[in-house]
Amino acid sequence: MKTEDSVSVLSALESEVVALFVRVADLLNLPRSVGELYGILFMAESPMCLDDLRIKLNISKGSTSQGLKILRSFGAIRVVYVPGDRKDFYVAESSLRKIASGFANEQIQPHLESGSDRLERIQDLLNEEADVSGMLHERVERLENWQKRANQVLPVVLKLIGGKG
Amino acid sequence: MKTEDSVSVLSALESEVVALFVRVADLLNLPRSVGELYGILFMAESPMCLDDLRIKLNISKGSTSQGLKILRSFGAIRVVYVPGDRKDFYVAESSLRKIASGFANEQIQPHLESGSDRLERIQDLLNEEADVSGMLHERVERLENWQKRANQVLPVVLKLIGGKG
DNA sequence: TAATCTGTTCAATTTTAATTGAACACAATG
DNA sequence: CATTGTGTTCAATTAAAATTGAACAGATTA
Repeated sequence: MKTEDSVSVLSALESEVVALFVRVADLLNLPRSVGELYGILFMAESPMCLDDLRIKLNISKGSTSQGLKILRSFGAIRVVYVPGDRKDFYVAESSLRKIASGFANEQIQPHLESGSDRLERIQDLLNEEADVSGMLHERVERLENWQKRANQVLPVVLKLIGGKG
Repeated sequence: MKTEDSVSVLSALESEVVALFVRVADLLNLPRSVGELYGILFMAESPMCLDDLRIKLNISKGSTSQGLKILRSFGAIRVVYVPGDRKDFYVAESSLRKIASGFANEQIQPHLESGSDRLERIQDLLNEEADVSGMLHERVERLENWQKRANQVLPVVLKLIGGKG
């Protein structure tokens, strides 16, 4: 069967919701297409496949595939198996707790960890050097303090966000 | 007196700290130059002026001016008055509480507000339309719930981060 | 096995964001 | 008032990121 690349028309409602999630994506350093895809899935009445989304948003297959991969990577969407169809169908995950913790684990945690590594390296440099002023020692100590606090924030945010569902 | 654009050499320690803040800047959606500037000021033994920073980092005057403007905008740096010198001198603000709340107010809050506006528009659209499924009503309700939680997070994060100083 | 369907990958392209550098504004100085 | 010092602005440029589209891989079907 030939795929129909029919003209895409988003309802005013869909457009607004998509625009909202595009904004969020931007805030989270994610590509625009990720926000668009999630916005459509969030308002979808039923599971959608890659081609449904590609056509609806009028974006390329590559972008769609990449965007869905990112959304899957932190659990913002789920794959739904539709019997008798070879395609993968997707629905938006509706638990903010799951999305937020997925995002935290996949997108934030690695940064915090590489930050810790770098901070260790900084400590080493500080100890190697002989003539380091007390002021610099203080600064690096402060850096460690900040790092410690940053590490404390994430779990609390997740607990706060994930209250009920 | 002629300005000397001497060759910039960052110590290994400075380089590492700058690299750390460049990473943070990237995480926060700020230009690289902002991370570089803050990194240098954070480790500086004494207040520095625009030209000091420009030369040390080997970046343009425009970039330096822009970067300092951004850092000032959320209170990550302070202007220090040096008597007898016409230049502006800067030091890194050392209170994480102040920096975080400045950042929250200047960079995050506006997004949350425009999000609220858009959500109101979405509600209006939902009410205008006659044949909207119950499912869509639920989705928009969930959106409002998410927004509400997002608004609750910020103050808690600030309180948590700003513990002592 | 060939033909088709589905999704992924990645080099080339397009788009977006950051940086540069020269022109400018303003203040202070001679 | 002309000159110098300081910092800002913004159009042009450069650099970085996202998107495209065609080639590809694997899975299914005939």
